[in-house]
Amino acid sequence: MDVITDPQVFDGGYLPRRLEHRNAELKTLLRRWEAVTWDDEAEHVLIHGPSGVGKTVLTRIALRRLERRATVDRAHVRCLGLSTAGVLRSTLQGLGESPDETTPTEDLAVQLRERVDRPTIVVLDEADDLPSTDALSRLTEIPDLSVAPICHDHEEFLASVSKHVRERLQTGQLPLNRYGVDELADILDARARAGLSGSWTRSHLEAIANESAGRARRAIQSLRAAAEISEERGTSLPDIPVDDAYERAMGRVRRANLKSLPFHHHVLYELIRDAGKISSGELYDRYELVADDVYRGQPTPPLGEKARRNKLVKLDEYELIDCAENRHDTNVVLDERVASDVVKPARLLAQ
DNA sequence: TATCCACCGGAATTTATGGAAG
DNA sequence: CTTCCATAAATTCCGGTGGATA
Repeated sequence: MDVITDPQVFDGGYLPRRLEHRNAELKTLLRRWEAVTWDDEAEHVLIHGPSGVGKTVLTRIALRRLERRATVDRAHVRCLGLSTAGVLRSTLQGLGESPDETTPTEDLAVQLRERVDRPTIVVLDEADDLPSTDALSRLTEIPDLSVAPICHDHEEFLASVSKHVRERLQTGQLPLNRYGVDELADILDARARAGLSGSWTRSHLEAIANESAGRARRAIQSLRAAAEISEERGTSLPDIPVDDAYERAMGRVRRANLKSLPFHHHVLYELIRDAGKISSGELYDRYELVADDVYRGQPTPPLGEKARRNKLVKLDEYELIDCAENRHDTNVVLDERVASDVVKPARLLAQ
């Protein structure tokens, strides 16, 4: 029998009907934004907190609420890896325009200014690197446009942003903290009711919650993994070890992360995975050794040393490796069971 | 504990790529 | 088709860093 009756409930984009244990935050956010429903400008908001505590969902639910009252012009932009032009372009796309790949930054800013003819909310998700671009300056100087950057470390964020932007953002901060075990268990209970059949117990949900370090995303993915394991083994859900579920959930995230990366990252990842742990110098040598073979027939040539270092940082961000901090440190694979399906490990080993 | 030096990471520069215009 | 001009990605350059070595 299917334990999972509605897989959508465990998708990243799933929006629960109601948001558990975030009432105060939701209220605050709605108050900052609600002016748009009577055609006034919304306030800027800086949303911050650890990953997986509901920052993105909060903005989505708040916007959904506002849209029930009035038509709202808004965009949700995933900023990770985007340049100034990239952010402006994505914002325009979110507002229904379609600027092409090579329109100059200046032109994009002008287009955006023309497009924003009434109060507009722009959520800037994954905004941690945004201060290194001047997208925030460009956006905040547009009349009627309110930004809502979402980041992890607000102090670091505000410190590296221009004075003009800082003045606008620091009064409107909205922190989200980790959930308590009880609160997480409530969240899991709601998901279980919506997406699972069969039985689960409060104590089982609490056990999963306890492993999740206060992060709802982890907890939810662990619950989903537990349900899958339960289907495969034919064991009832509460009998699935929490460790197994957590392992599987992490593995899935890592595999998805790796899959989303280009060829170069796969080559480096497989070299590190093959070694388990490896110094930067050794990694450099091995790459040189296999590069000609591995890249034969590839559209892109092997990378130089600096570019490789940048790829390692990305692999680190994606929780696939621990990247070396200095020249005596080592690069370590985090889960050697997570393999690339693009680069064959055997080809790397055959010198 | 002083010196060494391979490697890190930011900045400047070059190369690749793709629409737009002639 | 060629030229132009934009971004994005890669390379080059270089000062700083911190564990290793004596």
